[in-house]
Amino acid sequence: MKPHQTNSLKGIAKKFGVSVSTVSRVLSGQAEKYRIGAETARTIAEFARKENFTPNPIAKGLRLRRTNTIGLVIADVINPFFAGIASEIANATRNLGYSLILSDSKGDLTLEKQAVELLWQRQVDGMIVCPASESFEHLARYAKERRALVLVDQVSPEIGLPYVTSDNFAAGKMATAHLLEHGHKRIACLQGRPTTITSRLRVQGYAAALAGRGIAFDPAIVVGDSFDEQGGYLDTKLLLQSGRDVTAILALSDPLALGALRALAEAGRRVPDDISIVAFDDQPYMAHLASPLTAIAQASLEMGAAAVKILIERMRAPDAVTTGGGVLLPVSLIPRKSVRRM
Amino acid sequence: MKPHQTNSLKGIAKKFGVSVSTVSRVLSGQAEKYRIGAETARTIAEFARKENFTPNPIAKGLRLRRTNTIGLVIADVINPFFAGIASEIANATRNLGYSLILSDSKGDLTLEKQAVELLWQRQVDGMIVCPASESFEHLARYAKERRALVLVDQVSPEIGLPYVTSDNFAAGKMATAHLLEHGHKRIACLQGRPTTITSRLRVQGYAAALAGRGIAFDPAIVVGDSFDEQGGYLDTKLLLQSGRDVTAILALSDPLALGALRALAEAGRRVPDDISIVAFDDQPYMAHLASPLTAIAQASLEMGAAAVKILIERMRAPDAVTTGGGVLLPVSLIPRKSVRRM
DNA sequence: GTGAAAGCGCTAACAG
DNA sequence: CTGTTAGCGCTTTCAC
Repeated sequence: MKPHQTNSLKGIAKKFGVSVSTVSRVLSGQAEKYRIGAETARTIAEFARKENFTPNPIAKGLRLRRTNTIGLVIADVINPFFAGIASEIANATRNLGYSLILSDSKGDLTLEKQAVELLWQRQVDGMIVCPASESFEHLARYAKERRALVLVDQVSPEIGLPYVTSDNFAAGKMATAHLLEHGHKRIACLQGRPTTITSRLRVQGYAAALAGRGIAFDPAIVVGDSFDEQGGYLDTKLLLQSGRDVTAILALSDPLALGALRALAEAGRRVPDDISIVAFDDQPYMAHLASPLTAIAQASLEMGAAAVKILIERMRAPDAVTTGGGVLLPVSLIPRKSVRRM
Repeated sequence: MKPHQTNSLKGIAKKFGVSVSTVSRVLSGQAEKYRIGAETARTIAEFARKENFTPNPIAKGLRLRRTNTIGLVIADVINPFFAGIASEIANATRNLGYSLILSDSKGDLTLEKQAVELLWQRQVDGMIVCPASESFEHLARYAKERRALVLVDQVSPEIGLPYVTSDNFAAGKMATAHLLEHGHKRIACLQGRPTTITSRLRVQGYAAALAGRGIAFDPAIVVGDSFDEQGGYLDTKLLLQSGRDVTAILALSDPLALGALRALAEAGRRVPDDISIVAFDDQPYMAHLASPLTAIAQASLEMGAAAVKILIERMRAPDAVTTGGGVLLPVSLIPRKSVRRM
């Protein structure tokens, strides 16, 4: 006598001499709703637990048009800031019973578009994306289609999609104000990629802080076009060679700050004695640097958590009006030893 | 006149007055195999491209029992080492046309088991896991079932599953030898979680290097039970207070090294003047620390790449004998300024 | 060269 | 209280 296959509802149904629907009902917790015999229900439920059986999610997804799956498109998982977001999103979604399909866009718009397309094709129930650039047009249509989609970090309030990001304007302003309060007047800014919203807003904050003190914005000392260490190194070197008399540097990313530190060291300039630094994206190691860096901390974990929260709301209320409202997370300045009082 | 639905084979078939099978054949590149009319084929293919149509992967998965999906269970994405692995795996799988389902086990065995279970249930075609601990029993059964599964980082050659990891024994030995060559004799080891294979092997390497010089292994200076910063801080503090006369510390993770640095700074001990350090897991910031840290670098990207390569092979040859062979990646020592010659 | 039909595993409307 | 049935969207065998 051959044992029944028990890897499907059908198999189990056969084994217990009931119909597929009965098994389906029991396993989806609808036993009492359909008033299935207590005995039958118990037997089946127990068996399923023992055998670790769960209805095939693929078949379920096909039937229900709901896959219990969430997509995440992230710019660069290897970057600690994004890793934090991803980590939190992974944990939050897991706790809610969703699986997470991850796609790393490498900060490339084309890859990002493809990833988003592919994820919808895969029928994810919802999606979180950390856009790579200022282009949101390819995402805007999903606002109209009322898809559950939330944007993180690089966002635009205008396209009608819910979002969560840091208050980048306030961050730029706060960092600059801190420098200003310490008597600095010539503050260079390593801006990262200027075609990103975050960079743009932080630079605006920087300009606003300057303006508040009646200091002219000097484009010659707002430099750079990438967020990486090499960029920070090169641009700082150039800055130094140009002979511009800056007394402080505001670095819009931590690799940028590291690069600046390298260029400074090579030039024999000490921090904070010769030059002060405020860096973006506080990292665990910053306290341990030769000159512990004063930094702006973003709440990356909260960012992930908030994104999931909003996404879930949207998924639960598919027909609610997509207000497109967003969350602006506060940032904080962690004072350490890289800013000298002039 | 209402437009045809074109989001399924059926819709397209209707639109062009052909059968579903014809459309399916065209879109799966089997047009010529079935000798479908060149004209028909072209029209359909073109339309699909224009409309960006792709056969529903869920339905396809159900039918084909193949989801074009790979699972990744990682211990902790927020850790740069794992982030590197994950990043590379994400890129490699994407390039091969697979989607990646990510699960973060937080280094917890129970979560890891659940994640693995869930992923198989979700019918992933293959899976990569970075085990959280020394327990591999729950994975061993998949070796017998001939599933496409490869282990990364914490691995065991014995369970018959293919794996890729660093040569942790050599790494521990190399780091210790470096210290020994600089005249150190009392070398403490911050071992991280001793119940992990990586820790165990590195400590064995450490012991072997010591033995090679005829130095006794002193369990009193091999301490710790976690890989994080706090652990490094506390254990270093204890070590210092215990009055054991160590001249060097081997830290088996970078947070551990950072913690040690903090404890050392508090105690007014300078690196490398008063005490030398070699750290595991070279990180970009290490060169910029007050005392740039000499470190052991693991090839985390290569690790991810190798894992994908092996996985793909296994997936392509489902009936090949699972040799369970593995890849042992070499590590390298990056000398900087944290080791003093005695 | 093309179509009809079965079936992957599941849920839910409908029928008792 | 339980079963029968249709159908989610797809691929593939078989038939013509």
